[in-house]
Amino acid sequence: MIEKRTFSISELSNEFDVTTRSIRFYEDQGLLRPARRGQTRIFSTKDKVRLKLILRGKRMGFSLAETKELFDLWDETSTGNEKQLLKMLTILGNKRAHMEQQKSDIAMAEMEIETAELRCREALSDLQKKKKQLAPTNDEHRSATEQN
Amino acid sequence: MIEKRTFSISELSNEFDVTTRSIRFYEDQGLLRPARRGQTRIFSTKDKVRLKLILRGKRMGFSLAETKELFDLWDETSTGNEKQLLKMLTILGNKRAHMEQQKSDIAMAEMEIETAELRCREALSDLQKKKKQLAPTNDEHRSATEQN
DNA sequence: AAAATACTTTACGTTTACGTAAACTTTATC
DNA sequence: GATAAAGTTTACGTAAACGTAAAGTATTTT
Repeated sequence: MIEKRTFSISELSNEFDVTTRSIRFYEDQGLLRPARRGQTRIFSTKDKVRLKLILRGKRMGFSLAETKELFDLWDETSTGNEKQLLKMLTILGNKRAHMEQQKSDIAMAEMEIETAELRCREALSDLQKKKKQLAPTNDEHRSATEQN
Repeated sequence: MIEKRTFSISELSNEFDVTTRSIRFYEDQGLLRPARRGQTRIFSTKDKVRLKLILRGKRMGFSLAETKELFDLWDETSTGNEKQLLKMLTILGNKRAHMEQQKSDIAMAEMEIETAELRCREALSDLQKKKKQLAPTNDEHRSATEQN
């Protein structure tokens, strides 16, 4: 049960449901640095983690440039001086603020979705009532909990 | 204290920190339908709400097309038949799933930010220690809680 | 070794979401 | 009534994030 250490481009492509074109593009933009055997790319687990972070970043609305900035900064930071570290901390703080904004956006959107669903269900049950009034002998056997 | 009923394009531009170009573009794409006095656009509170929703959608990673789809569907739904209502409900369900994914993304990202911050602070305090060792007579008066 | 499969580079094309500039009209201000 | 300020349309430009096609190399399968 030893974890596999390296991956081909198509393995990652399948696992994360992203095209090989995209992966190569991410490398092109400096977000990934796979090793090579001859010309062929060989991805380490570190690359895999980075790819996962890239995709998560995208889902959260970060651009590739922003994600790269974070990657680069983190790489520098490991060997970094005080200034680098402080800069990293402020950037992390900004990201945190960004995420707080997103959380509140999501909370509001969820509330709106709930009220929208409620309105939909009400409208539906209104329609059902009308149906019964217009054709009371019809549909009498249909259960109230019936699914679509 | 009666709420203002209409807004100019620049008022909205200032309030939401978005260019007039963008607002006109949103109209062009069918996301806004301001009234006109002559040529001049006059935005109602309903338009204002829509603009707010557009921008929130953007922060949440929705494209303008997706947001428009939702708007259109909601407009149809108000006068809608059963099929429309059911379709709306499934779309709302999808959006909800999307947001769940985002929430988990955010939670994970927050955890990573926290560990990153911890690592930064540790690296910083390591640097401070080194400084003291190299120059123990120096900086002796600097407080531990000093800010950047 | 022939064929199929996977991978590579190069390069042009496409969509989204605006920016920017030009030239014009309408409205407010002095 | 001139002039500035705000608004308008039209239209071309651009950056990001890939898609797609061409044409070649490397590897595996038969």
